[in-house]
Amino acid sequence: MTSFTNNPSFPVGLKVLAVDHDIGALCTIRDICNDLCYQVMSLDPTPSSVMDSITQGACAFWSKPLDENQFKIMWQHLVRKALSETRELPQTLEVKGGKKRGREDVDLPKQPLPKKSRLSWTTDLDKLFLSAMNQLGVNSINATPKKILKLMNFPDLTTGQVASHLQKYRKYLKGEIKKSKFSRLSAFQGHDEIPTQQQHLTEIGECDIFFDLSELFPDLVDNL
DNA sequence: CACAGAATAT
DNA sequence: CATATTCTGT
Repeated sequence: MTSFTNNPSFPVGLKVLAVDHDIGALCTIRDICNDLCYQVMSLDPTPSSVMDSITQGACAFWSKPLDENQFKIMWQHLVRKALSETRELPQTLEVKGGKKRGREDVDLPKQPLPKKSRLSWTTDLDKLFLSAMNQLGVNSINATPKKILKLMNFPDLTTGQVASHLQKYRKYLKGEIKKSKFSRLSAFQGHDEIPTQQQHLTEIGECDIFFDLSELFPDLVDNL
């Protein structure tokens, strides 16, 4: 029944988020998962949580009726992800169907193998980035890739990746400056509210990107 | 030689 | 476009 968990690569206790409107179904899923050494994290049934899950890295969405085999191979998603993120095979993940004494080998679908997927800047990652930026000073010469990286303290993130993101971020800010030069800035000049440092913080779109106009002012002058 | 930042490349 | 990689100057 659960001999596949004998595979040394199987991540016992792998956490699983279960979503379903039917409480009974959820309990069934939980029971099956528990039997198969998966650990169910949550029974949150709201649709929005589904989207959140996908956004935050869920790699599969199952619809009923569920097949037990789906559960059995679900850990392979992890292996596949690990393979795509690290160029070499992780020692801990023995994927090639070695003839390991009578164990039930689970063949992974052939994948072009060591193809490293590129980093995706999720909202969470971006929050880390922006937090670091705000600490260093958005316009400060201290806001350098290495320092940002250290502040972010995110596993396996490289300075190159931060540098690339930083380049995009600055380009983006430049665009915003030109806008605020005519809209928000001019509004400030003529009128009542002389914002404080905090009130200068301007929200941009959905990304919760903040910047401090007072810090950006030098550039404003230059670009005028 | 390390690094940041701009310029390209994918 | 978003990210990655290479090029350049410090």
